[in-house]
Parts: sequence; structure tokens; C-alpha cells
Amino acid sequence: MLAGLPGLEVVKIRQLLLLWYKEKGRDLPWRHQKDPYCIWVSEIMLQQTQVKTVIPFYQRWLQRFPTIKDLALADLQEVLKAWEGLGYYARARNLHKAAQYLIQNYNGIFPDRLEEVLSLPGIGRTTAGGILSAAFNQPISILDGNVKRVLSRFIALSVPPSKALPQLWELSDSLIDLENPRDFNQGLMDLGATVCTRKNPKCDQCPWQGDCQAYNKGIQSQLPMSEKSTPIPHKKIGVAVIYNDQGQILIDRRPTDKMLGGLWEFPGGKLEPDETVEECIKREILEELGIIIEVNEHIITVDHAYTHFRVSLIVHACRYLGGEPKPIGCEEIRWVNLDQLEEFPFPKANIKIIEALKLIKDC
DNA sequence: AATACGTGGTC
DNA sequence: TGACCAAGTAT
Repeated sequence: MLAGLPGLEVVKIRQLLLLWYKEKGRDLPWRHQKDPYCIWVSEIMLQQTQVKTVIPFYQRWLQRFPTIKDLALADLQEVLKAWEGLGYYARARNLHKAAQYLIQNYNGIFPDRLEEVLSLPGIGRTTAGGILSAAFNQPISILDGNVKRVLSRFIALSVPPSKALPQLWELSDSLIDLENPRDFNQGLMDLGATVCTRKNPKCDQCPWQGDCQAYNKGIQSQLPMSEKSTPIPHKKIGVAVIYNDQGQILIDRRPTDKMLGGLWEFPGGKLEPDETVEECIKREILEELGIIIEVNEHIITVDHAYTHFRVSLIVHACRYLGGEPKPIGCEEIRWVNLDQLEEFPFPKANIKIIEALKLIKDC
């Protein structure tokens, strides 16, 4: 007995989902084999990221880093370059760090014990369950966005999922099919992704329609309850594309453990109140790099939305005048040609700047 | 417990 | 354009 359901009902519910999955489950690249490394890579990439976005990254990644050893031996810069555009770059840094740890301590073998998997950086409860069930068919439950939505509707949860995590985990634990946990977990996620969608759920195609409390109450489109959101600030950033007399451009590498850590960027900083963009850029470059520049024409303004704030990058062409550049507020600095920029990993907002520079050069 | 952490898609 | 969300984890 669980969640008010008799044991016989639970057996039926499991079978309904497994049957549905067999007929309607998605064919995804990482389901073709059971190498825990490949499953691991897919699970990390899929954190907060849609399947459609992940697939090309996943295939390129395994081509470049086919094994844990290949990943461990690679340079972090190359790892980040392979991750460029996927976002949440700590995932790539953690994947790299964990691969090196596995080479050092596990002879490069991915562990099959929950406690050990959970101890790896970047792997939490859901990712651990996803890996252990998919790679080893272990009955470890999951609670990702899809499962939260499916289960919230299934029990007509009257609060946002984040307010009922223990209850939802308990339900996911109780439902999982002990004979076929791999297909059960994958089926649960597929159900959320293709049938029990956030908007316009296709309840007429759902194997759990008869047992879904939200459906039976006619409130499925109102669930799950939305999380409360806080307003996000909007920052204006002055950005410098600094040229020297050889026509090279100055770029810097961001501190490894901060936002966009390890990625390269065009230097700059936040506009202070009552400061012009020109003043801001000149001040920031002196503070961060210790050099004097002349701020020239406006190149482009890039608007970009992150999760918890938005920015307008106001980019100006600048000329290097004097002083020895020093990495004061960053890890490293380099003078590079326009053509060399693509060798470095850049965040998306900076890639828009590079595109603009290429257009200017072509004129 | 609340916040930091990217990007692409939708309406 | 702005708000919201998608295979979450770390602190």
C-alpha cells in the first residue's frame, strides 16, 4: 500500500507504463548501449537541457572523448570547447574532474554502487538513479522535471513540487518496477516528455489516465503548481575589443570556479551610476588588466538573458596605448588574431561579438 | 532553504 | 520584448 493505492493497483500501474514504453518510448542515442560512461555523459548533458539540444553535443563528445581515459587525459580547455554552447559549464568541469578521479582511484571503471556514484562531482540523486538504472538496471528511483510533473498530476499535488520533495521521492521509490527499473524510469521520463507535457497534456494517450487524480478532477492543465519566481536584475556592461598595433585582440580567461568559469571573454565590467560607457570601459580595463586604452567606436550591443539576471553588453573598439597587461581579475590573458578566436571556448554572448567582428572585417 | 548557474524555445 | 520553462547540482 502506498499513496493510498492497494498493492494490486501498483502492479497494474507499473505494467501499464512498461507496456506503453515498449510501444511508444523514444529511440534515443544513449539507449543503444549500456556503457556507463556514455550513460553518464548523457545524464549530465541532459541536466536542465532538452533532448533535442543534447543529441548533437552528445555525439560529438563521444567521438572526441570515447572513454573515461580520453576525457581524463584531455586538457580542460578542450573539454570546455566541446561543451561550448551547452551552458552550465560546471557540468563539463565536473565531468572532467570526475574522469580524472576515476582513472586515479577506480582504474577508469565507472562504479556501480550508489554511494560511490553519488560522491562524484556533478552527480546528485536523480543523475545517480538515472545512471544506475539505465546502465546496470538497478532499482534506483529518479525525480527529474518530467517525473515531478507526472507524479504531481498523478496525486493532484496541491503545492509546488519543491514544497513536497520528500513525498515525491517516496512515491517515485514506491512505484519503480523492481523487475525492470531501467525501462520503468526511462518510461516515466518519456511519459512526461511526450504525453504528460507542461502545456496541453495528451491525457487521451496516457496509460495512467484512469488512475491520475488530476485528470479525474479535471485539473491536469493547472498542475503542477508553479514555483514562485523572483524578479531578475538587468545589468549594463561595458566591453572592450582592444586592438594592438599588430591588429591582435586582447582576450582573458575567467576564474575557473565562477560563472562561465574557464571560458574566455572580451574584458569589461559593470557600468557604475552616472558613468558613461567610455568611462566605464577605460576604468575597468585599467582595474582588471592594468593597461591604458583609447575607447573608440561602438561595435554592437548584445542583449543576453542568463537564469538569474540579464545583461546588455555594450561593445566598443579600443586601441591599446600602454602598460603591461596583467591578469588581475582573471586567470590568463592573450593577444590573438581574429581567426584564432574560434580555438578558445567562449560564452554565447561573446560569440555574438565575434560574429560582429567578422562582419566588420569583411567590409 | 534559497540562490547561483547557460542556453534555446515558446507564447 | 519579457516571462517561463527544460533529463539538476552545489553551496
